[in-house]
Amino acid sequence: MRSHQVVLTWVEEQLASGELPVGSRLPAERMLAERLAVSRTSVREAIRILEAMGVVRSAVGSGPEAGTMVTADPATALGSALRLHVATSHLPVQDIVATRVLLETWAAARARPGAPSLALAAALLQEMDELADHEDRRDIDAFLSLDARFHVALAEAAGNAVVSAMMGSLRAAIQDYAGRLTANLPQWSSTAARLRGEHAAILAAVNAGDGGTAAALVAEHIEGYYHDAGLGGFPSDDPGS
Amino acid sequence: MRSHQVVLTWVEEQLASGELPVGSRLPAERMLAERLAVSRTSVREAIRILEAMGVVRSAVGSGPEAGTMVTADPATALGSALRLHVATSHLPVQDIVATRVLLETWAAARARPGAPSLALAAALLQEMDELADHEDRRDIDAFLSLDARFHVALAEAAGNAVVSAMMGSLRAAIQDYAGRLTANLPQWSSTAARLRGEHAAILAAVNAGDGGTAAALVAEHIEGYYHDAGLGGFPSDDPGS
DNA sequence: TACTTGCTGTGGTTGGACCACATGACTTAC
DNA sequence: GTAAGTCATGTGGTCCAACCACAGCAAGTA
Repeated sequence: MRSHQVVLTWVEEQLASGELPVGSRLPAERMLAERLAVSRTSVREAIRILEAMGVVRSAVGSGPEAGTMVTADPATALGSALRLHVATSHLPVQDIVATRVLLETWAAARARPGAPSLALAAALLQEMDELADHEDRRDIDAFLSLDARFHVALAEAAGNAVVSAMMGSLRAAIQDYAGRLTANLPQWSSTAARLRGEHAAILAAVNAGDGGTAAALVAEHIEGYYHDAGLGGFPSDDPGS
Repeated sequence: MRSHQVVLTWVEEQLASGELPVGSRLPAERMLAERLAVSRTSVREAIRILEAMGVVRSAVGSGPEAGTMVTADPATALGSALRLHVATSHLPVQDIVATRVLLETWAAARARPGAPSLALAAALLQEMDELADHEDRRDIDAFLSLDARFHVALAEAAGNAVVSAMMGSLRAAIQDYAGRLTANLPQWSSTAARLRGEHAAILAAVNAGDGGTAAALVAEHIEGYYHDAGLGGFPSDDPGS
């Protein structure tokens, strides 16, 4: 077993046994190295991995906020992994879109009207309204960033941590392909106007507790953008049976 | 920007531009350190992260198989991240089961009868047949390992790389909870017999091109095991609308 | 009381050294 | 000429010692 894996194993055991709860602090790197009889270098390699996984967060300095703390951020972890694999072109955009539709329709159908993330979603829509008339690159990117966050917030309302994490991991990839596809759109402002209308309708349906309608609207919304950009014809996504 | 992030950024750019295709070799750690003007330690931290993400694979020695090669293994990446977060108890088993049902019913409905992974699935079922009569811990674990792999192979038959990666990432978690739940089962051998029958029926439906039936059988199969272990009543998973 | 100063402990980074390993070229013995 | 053994080379794996930047805290000072 490689040296840094000793550290990973130890941390995982501590996490599983509850001796290292979320919010607590890991021993200092030098102490951990001594306790596990490995070099500080190996401890640091393990911490880097845990950091990339969204399990810990490191901060320099002293005091209660410094050191390496246990966090719980599955989304960023999966997100960077996914982003890297998209970079290798082994994860086609078409598959990302299909997966979005799958996850988001499911979530929309099960979103709980009172969920806190819906308030966030509403706030994001308001911010998008203020950006809708702008055509320059910067504002378009800002709009799409809010758009992606809206969809993640919507998915979170279903209350499934795993689905939320997966949607969060798709956020960067979604924002990326959405941005690249704007080049294919005839006119951004008209598309933006349509998107805003669809967003409002989706949120309204969810708030009204009409999951079926919300799911259908979400599917239309996502596929509509993809088709408008001239990339139609991905596998059907009607629910099985 | 921290030193190892310089390396990560560089690698990601090379991946995105195609100058570092899957299967190629990264420059040696010492050379990369010199080229990017960082220490070898920082290069190694970045490579550790990429390795954990399933983007590269390191091997010692010399020759064409040695060095750090670019791979494409999204599943293990997401898998270890997921496993760690399950360890922190921030990803409830119930949510994993619900997500499984979501992904697997979708995949079963869209599985292509001729897909190569279905042959693997069939082979796995045969192996499981040989283990079905054994009651000892070792063989039960082996059975469950094959079981999890069967489900991943089945999901791959849908041909969506993102869904396949997500199912692959769930494999370790699935195997883990399935193993822990065996303690709640009245008699393993009868459960194993039922599971084997259901597996065969699912595979037959998929091979016959009957996606709707396959999806329904998969949902029953997964939820049945969960319920048998005395953990019933997770949110309904009938498709929206 | 309020400010300044320095101490302490944290992660961040570096260079160097050595090890284990796998390969391939070279040397040697037959 | 062939076969076996040997060594050089280059790779990642590990460790160490040192230094830096940073944030907080405590002691000293006005």
